[in-house]
Amino acid sequence: MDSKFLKPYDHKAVETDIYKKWEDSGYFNPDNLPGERTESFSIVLPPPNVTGTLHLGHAAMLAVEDILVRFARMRGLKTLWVPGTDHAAIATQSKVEKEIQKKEGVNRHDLGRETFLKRVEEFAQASHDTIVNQVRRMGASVDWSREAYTLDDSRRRAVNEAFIRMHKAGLIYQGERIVNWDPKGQTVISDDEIVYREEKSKFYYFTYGPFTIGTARPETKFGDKYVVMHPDDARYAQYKHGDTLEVEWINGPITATVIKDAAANPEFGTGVMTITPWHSGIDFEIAERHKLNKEQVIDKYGKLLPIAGEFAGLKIAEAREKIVEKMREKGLLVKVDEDYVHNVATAERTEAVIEPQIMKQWFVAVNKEFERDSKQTTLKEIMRKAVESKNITITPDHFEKIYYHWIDNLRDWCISRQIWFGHRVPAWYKGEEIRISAESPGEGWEQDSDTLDTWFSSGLWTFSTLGWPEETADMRTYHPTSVLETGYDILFFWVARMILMSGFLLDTVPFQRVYLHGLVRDEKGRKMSKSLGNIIDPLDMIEKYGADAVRLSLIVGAAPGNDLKLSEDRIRGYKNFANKIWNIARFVLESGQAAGADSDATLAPEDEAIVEEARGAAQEAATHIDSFRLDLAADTMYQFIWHRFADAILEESKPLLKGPDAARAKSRAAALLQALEVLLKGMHPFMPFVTEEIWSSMPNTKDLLMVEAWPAKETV
RNA sequence: GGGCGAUUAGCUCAGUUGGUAGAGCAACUCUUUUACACAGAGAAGGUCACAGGUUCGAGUCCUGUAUCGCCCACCA
Repeated sequence: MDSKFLKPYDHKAVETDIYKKWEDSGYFNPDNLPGERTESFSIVLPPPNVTGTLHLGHAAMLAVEDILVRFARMRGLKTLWVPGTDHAAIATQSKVEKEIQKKEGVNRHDLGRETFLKRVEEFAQASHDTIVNQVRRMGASVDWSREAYTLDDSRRRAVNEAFIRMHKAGLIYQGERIVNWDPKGQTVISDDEIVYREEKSKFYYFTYGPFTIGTARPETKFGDKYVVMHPDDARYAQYKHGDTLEVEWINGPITATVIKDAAANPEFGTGVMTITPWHSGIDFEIAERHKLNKEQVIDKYGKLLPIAGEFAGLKIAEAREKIVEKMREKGLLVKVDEDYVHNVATAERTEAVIEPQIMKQWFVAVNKEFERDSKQTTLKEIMRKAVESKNITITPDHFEKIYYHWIDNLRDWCISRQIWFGHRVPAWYKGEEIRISAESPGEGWEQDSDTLDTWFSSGLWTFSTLGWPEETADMRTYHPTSVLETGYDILFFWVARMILMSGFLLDTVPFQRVYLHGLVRDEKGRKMSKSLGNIIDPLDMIEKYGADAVRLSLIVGAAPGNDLKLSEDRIRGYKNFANKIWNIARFVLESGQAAGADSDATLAPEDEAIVEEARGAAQEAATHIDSFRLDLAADTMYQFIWHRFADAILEESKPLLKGPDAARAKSRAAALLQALEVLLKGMHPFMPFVTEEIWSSMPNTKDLLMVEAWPAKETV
C-alpha cells in the first residue's frame, strides 16, 4: 500500500497534479475518448463575463455541469463540454471606464475609441486568465481545445451572419421607437437591463383648462397638447374625441385636443391625463394609436430643449421646482402630494434614472410574421412552441409557466447600443444609402458606430461555439446540445434568446433540456455582495477544504431551482467526508494486501452480495442524476459510503479478515476491493479529485478513473 | 396590480403514485479499541405555519388565511 495513506487526505498535495493528468490524457476532448462511442452528450458552459473573478454561483454551475459531464463520459457517451467567456459588452465597458475614471480622471471620450478599446481588451484578457484558472481549480472537465470567446473572430463571423440573415428576413429593422435611454451611460439599454427602484417623490396636480391633471414630472409637460380620458368615463362624457380647446399652460396658451383611450384609468387621480409621447412608453403607444404628434422635450444629456422656453438648457432636477413655482404663480397649481411612492426605472450598470426617448435604433421584431416551412410564424411563436412541444424541457417545470408569461409580454428587442466594446452593427452608410454587410462595401462607406447588445452574440452560443455558420462535424455531432444549465436569473436574458436564435437560424432548439440551479446565498439567506461583506470566495474555500468539498457543499441540499444557503461549516463537513473515503481506501487496501487478495478474484456469494449492494447504490445515484436530482444522487452515495459501507460493512468484515479462515478472509478482502472500485466510480462525478487519487493506488487499474465505465448492476 | 414559490428537529434541507416523520451540521453522553478523533457508539430533539375539507387514513390532495421570498407590469 502506498505510504501516502498513512497521513490524512491532503487536497493541496494532489489536486493540481490530478487536473494536469486529466488534461494531459486528452480525454476532455471527445475525439480522444477510448472505446466506440456513438451517442453524444454536449453542454456549452454559460460563458462567465470577463468582468473579474468567479463567485460561488459560478462554482455551483461548474460543479453541476461537471457532474453531468463526467457521468455521461463514464456512461460511454461521446461527451463534449465547451468552455468560453463572454465579453459582456456594457458590463465590462462600464467597469473599465469607472476604473480609469477613478485612477486617471479621464473618460472614454478623452481616450478615444481605439485607445479605450485597447484598455478594455487588456482588462478582459487579465480577467479571462483568472477565470480560466478558477475553472481548472474546480476540476471542470471542459475541452480547452475548443475554448471560445463571444468577441473572437470565429464568433464575429457568426454574429454578422446571424444579423444579415435576420435582416434579410425582415426580422431586424431600424426604427424610430421609444427606447430606454441611459443619460449617464449615453446608451440605449434593453428592458431587461432596467432595475426599478422605489422612490418617494412629490406628485403635482395642475389645472389644465377645465381639467385637473397629475404628474410627478412637470419638466416633461411643455408639449402636452393632448388630454386623454377613458371613453366610458361618464364625468367627461360632454367632451368628444377630437374636440379642441384653448388652455393656459406653462409658457402661455396652447390648443389641446381631447383623446378618448382605454389606457386612461378612471380610478387614478382625476381620470384625466395629458401625454408626453416622446418620454413615456405608455404615452407613446397612445400617440401611435391615434397618430398624434410627438415632440422631444429633454435631450440625451437630460437637459430641457428650447420647447421649454425660459427653462431651456436646465437639467431636470433644477427645472422641476422652478416650473412648479411658475405654475403656482400663475394659479395653475392645485395641490402637491408630498408622499407619492412610485418605482423609478434606473440603469442596471450606471444606476442613472432612465429617460425614455424616441430614437432610431436597431430592433429584432418578435411579432412580425414570416414564412417557415410554408407556414406563417413569428419569433415569439417559435420561442413558445419550442417549450410547448416538449422539444425543450425546463427543470424545475414551474419555470415553464414563468417562461410563457415572459414570452407573452415580450416586445421588440432593441439590439443596438451606443457603446464601443462589442460587435459593431454590420450596417454601412454612404449618404442616404445603407447596406448590410460584414465587410465594407467599398470606398466612402462608413460603418454604423453602434455595437450590438451582448445577448445578441451570447444568443448564438450553443452553435457559434461549434463552428456555425460553417457546416462542421461538431455541428452535426453536438447540436442541439443535451443540457443547458444555468441560474434561473438569466432565464429570460439568455435562455430565451438562444431559443429564438437557434429557432430562426437553424430551425431547431439549441438544447433539449434546461436545468436551472438556484442562487447561492450566505447562511442567513442574503445575497452575497461586496457591500454586505459576506462574499465567500470559492478559491479561498478550495484552498482550505479542497475542490471536492466545495463541490459537494454546493450540490447536496440544493434541489433544482432552489436557492442554497451556504456556510463554511457545511464545506468543512464534506472535507471530512473526503478524508473518510481516504481512510476507507487505506483500510481496504491494507486488508487486501494482508490477505493476498486480488480485486478480480471470484467471490463467495455473500461477498459478491457486498459488491452488488455497492452497484445498487451507484445505480440509485444514476437514476437520480437522470432526473436531475443531483442533490439526491450525491446524498445517496454519501450515505452509502459512510453509513453503510464504512460503518456497517467494514466493521462486520474486521473479524473475518483477522479470522483463522484464510480463504474466507481473502474472498472478503477481494470483495471490499471490488466494492471500493464501484464506489470510487459512483462518487467520481461528485468528488473527482480524491476518487481519482485513490484510484491511482488501486491494484489492477489501467486507465484514469474518469474514463472508467459507470458501474451497472449485474442482476436486474 | 398580475403571476410563481416557500413554510417539516436549534440551523440547512430531503420526504418520489396519500399508509404511524428522515439526513447533515450544531448541541449532549460515553469511547483515544491498529482505517479514520477530519473518528466511533449512544441518547435527545418535530401539533410537518394556521383553519377547514376529501379519505378508513393527509407532511403529501382540495379550499381559505398568515408570514417570507422571487418574477413580471409600472398608473400619468
